[in-house]
Amino acid sequence: MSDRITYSLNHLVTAMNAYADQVLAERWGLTFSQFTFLAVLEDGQPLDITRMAECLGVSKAAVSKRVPGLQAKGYVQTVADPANARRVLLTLTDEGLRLAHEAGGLLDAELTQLFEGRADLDLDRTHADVLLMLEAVLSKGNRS
Amino acid sequence: MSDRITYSLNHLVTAMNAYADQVLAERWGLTFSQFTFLAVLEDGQPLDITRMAECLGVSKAAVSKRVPGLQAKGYVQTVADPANARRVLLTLTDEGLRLAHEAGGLLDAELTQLFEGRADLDLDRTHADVLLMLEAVLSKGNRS
DNA sequence: CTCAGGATGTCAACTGGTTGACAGCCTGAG
DNA sequence: CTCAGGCTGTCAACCAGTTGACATCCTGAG
Repeated sequence: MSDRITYSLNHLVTAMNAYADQVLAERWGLTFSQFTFLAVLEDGQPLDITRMAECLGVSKAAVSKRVPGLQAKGYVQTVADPANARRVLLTLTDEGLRLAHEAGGLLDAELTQLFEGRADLDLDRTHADVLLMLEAVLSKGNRS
Repeated sequence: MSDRITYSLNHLVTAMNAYADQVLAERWGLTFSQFTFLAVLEDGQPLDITRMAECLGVSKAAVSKRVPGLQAKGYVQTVADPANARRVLLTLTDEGLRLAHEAGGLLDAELTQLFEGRADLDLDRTHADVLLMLEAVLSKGNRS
């Protein structure tokens, strides 16, 4: 197997997402993407469908289709925007907020625990590198 | 937006894959996942459906469904395994091999060009970090 | 006032994945 | 020899995205 950094990165995020998925599933019956939905909402509340889609990196239609499910689970509410009858504003219920907060905390804890005791790993440095790479890719992609 | 390293990583691979996708599309009308299929085959030829699925990190059914398309495009061939009538062996056609090689080269070139002149970025170091993280996640995930 | 055009959310059709069931082939314990 | 059980690939049904078309609402130039 070739060891392009592209592949390593893909493997890493796949593994991390799978791990998060597993933690969330066995403790709250939650999907990672469901959690992400709640977490994004937690620090952007309220968000309309369009901005939610941008934050999740997904189409508006996808968000639109997921809302009823999250609503049924009691995590998310929709409220009308008095200034625009077409706009749908999403907010967390108390339950959703509690869940997002709790699950977020657990995931953070799991993450730090995952890498602690690894003297050879400097997470902050790596994070900085990742951000630099991201910046490079985005700037290149946009200008062509 | 919270800046968990998880999110940064997800953004980075999304952006890199999108970039690769764009390069491949405009030059060969190829999808990134199609290219990956060919690239995996290139350095593992021949592979049966099951092993291909493992290499791609995807189900056997998914591979099974993609083969006819790649065959129709003339990139992939199926040959029978004389030792097992059920097994389907995948190989690249000459065209497929040429394409995998050429596209792989271009992508590598694009990648290095993308990050060259960035004195603040040490790709090898970052790659090593990524591999270490991957190892940590996998070992944790497996033993629980 | 008004209406052309931009936002906004939803729908239908499609795509590419997943799972579970299954049929065909192969192997080894007996 | 033989047959129970493990591989192997495929199928049907489903799931969560995407795109493009659309109806509705809002806004601003005239």
